[in-house]
Amino acid sequence: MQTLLQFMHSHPVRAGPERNGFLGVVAKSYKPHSIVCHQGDEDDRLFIVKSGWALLYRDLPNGGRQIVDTPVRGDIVGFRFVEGPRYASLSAITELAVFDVSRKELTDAIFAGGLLAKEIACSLGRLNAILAEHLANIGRRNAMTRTAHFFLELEERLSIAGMSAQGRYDCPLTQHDLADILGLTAVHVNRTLRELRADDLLSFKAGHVQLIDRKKLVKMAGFDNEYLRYGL
Amino acid sequence: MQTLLQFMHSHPVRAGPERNGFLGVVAKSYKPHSIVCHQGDEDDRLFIVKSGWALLYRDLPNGGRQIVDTPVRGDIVGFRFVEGPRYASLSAITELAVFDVSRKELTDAIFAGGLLAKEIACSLGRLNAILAEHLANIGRRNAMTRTAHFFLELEERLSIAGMSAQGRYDCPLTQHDLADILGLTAVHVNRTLRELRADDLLSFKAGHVQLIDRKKLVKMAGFDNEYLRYGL
DNA sequence: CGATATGTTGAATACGGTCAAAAAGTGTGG
DNA sequence: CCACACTTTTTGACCGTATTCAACATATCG
Repeated sequence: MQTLLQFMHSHPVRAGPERNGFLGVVAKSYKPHSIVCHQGDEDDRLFIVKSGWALLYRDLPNGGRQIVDTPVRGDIVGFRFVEGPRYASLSAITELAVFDVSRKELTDAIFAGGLLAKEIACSLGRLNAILAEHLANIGRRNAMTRTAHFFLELEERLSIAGMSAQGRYDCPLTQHDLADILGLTAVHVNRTLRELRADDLLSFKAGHVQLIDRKKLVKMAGFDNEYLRYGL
Repeated sequence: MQTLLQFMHSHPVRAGPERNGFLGVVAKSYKPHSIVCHQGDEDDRLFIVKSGWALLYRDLPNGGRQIVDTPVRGDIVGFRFVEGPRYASLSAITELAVFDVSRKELTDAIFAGGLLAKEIACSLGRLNAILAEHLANIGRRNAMTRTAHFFLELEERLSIAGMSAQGRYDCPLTQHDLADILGLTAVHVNRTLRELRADDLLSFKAGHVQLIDRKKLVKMAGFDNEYLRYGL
């Protein structure tokens, strides 16, 4: 499913700053805690994640922040079809490697069809489903089940990217990040994590997640991984 | 932007039940309060809304429901790239006219490229942005501003479809529907609407919305319509 | 007209937020 | 290696928004 990355790798890409070759792609790398692009920018680029952790988020006028997605290896970030100000910001949490793609050239490539058009459409459909499930999560689950659902989704996505095994994976998010993902406060996230740990369901300590009782978690969160594979 | 509909109209479509001609498209019509397709179905179709109101929603194991989108004229509903069980249900609120499209034939058409591939990618990108903004809305706004934001978004989308003018439009949603859109309870939606009316901000009565003080609404909700035109 | 869905209101409750302070962890430079 | 600054985590007390439960009013529709 993450053939988008394979596709990129199988085409000529220049590592330097010159924007030429296939799709005007440039391989780039960002330092931890740096901002890749900012909401409102008009740079007309988009990204495909090669490795590392990133946050796609939206800053709200009232000072709040909503994290929209935590893209993983192979995910396309910031796709749009037309020129215009960027809707969301992307920040690197860890060292982050991406393909930096020209929006215009990519949309032209979609017009040309072929495997690339397929991969893009597939990714976009999948992202739609993920965002829809996030909506259901925030809108209709309480703090416990909401948090559980998030870590289950994360495990599934990381597994596909080969970054999780036996219900264990590294996760460099802070509790504050988590709060902005889940629509809670950092304080309440802390209490919720404590409770999940106390109930022997999952532990999140020092950047490491362990799903202790995956079965119970799946049941209480009503987690159904199908949306991650398909689309709306 | 809603050239997808124009595109469909400019190609041969049969009105009868036979699935043939361009993309295997069939024009269909649904009665008010009927269910167009149900979460879990494996029918491998998708829809493009021609007219009428519909709800795209997800039923949760705990009995809850989260409405993911209220598609309007020209919107594509239920897109996915691969076969598999449907993620969400679609129900008609009013009489609903749609193009019923074969998923397989549509994805093949994307492979072929051209204007259609562009329109699909554009629609998907736009839906991504809409869902992301819904996330921010539910996750980081209180009942008042959340409700205000929804009605502002709806006005904007209906305007584009020519179904709203001077801050007035018809909206057949019940307060219960509204609750499932906004991640609130019907009771609280009722109180919130009362307050919005009392403050001379907006009124929602008998299926009719009036944005009384649009300027104030935009300010308090931090509404920025740009996401509706572009993508993430 | 009666049945059912939708809207409205009140009172009590609970879940998560706010404020504040301290503890633990992390990184930097002297 | 330690001192210092800063971020992140943790906990307590209190508060407020939204939920729950229940009753009644009002539309809507066959």
